[in-house]
Amino acid sequence: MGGDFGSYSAQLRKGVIQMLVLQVLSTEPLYGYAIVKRLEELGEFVAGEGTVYPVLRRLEVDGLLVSEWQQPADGNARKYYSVTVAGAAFLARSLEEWKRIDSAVRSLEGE
Amino acid sequence: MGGDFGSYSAQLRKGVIQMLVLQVLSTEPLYGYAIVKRLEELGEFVAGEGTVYPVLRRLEVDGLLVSEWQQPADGNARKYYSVTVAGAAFLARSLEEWKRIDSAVRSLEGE
DNA sequence: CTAGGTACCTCGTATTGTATAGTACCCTAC
DNA sequence: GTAGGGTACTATACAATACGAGGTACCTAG
Repeated sequence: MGGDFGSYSAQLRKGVIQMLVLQVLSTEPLYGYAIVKRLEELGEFVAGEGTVYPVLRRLEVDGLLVSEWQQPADGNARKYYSVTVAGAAFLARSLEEWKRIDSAVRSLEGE
Repeated sequence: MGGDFGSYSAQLRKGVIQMLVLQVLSTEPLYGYAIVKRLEELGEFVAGEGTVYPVLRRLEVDGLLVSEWQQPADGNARKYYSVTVAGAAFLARSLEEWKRIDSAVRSLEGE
């Protein structure tokens, strides 16, 4: 490592991407490509396709998301994802855990 | 996974432990065992010896910490760790990154 | 017909958290 | 004097994830 902050930043994001994807989808169902674009707009928080698509698959396998193919009049077929009841519960627990960790981090600041 | 929140929680902590260790040490030099105890008191944020010692080693290899053996009058030898200049800079960048991610997480909440 | 945007998927690699087990020292109590 | 518990560090093996890079296919604009 040394000056390579990028690889550390990746570690800091572990698990967060899943939470963000669930959060984005809890507002409205979206398809993978749109989620990637959405996350890109979300501050400097970037998560490419190579990150998002595997996450979507895992979340679906775990029963936290369900997917549905839709064919628009023109353009490529889109796979829309929606949050399940289990997914919503999981998101709530994740946010609690996140805040707990955050309070631990901030409690040490400027000590 | 499924109901196994523990393994997810572990992912959410990736990278955070390093940041917390650096934060704790930026106040005063401490030895490994004391750091473990300190983190245990820090809310419900638990990181056992099996987690902390490898982290200390990695941080030292990366030049973010330096260690020094000290032999107390009674008891076991203790390895004290201090934050280097590079470590302090690294900690600062980590905190920035942490806050950036946190703002992304919170900005989506209750949308 | 070529370029570029849309939309999806997969593979390989590197990094890290954690349990488990092992070593060794000291002190107290019985 | 010895059994137990607390202190203190180390090594090994495993599972999970982020990300880049590469691949397929469709549509529109010039």
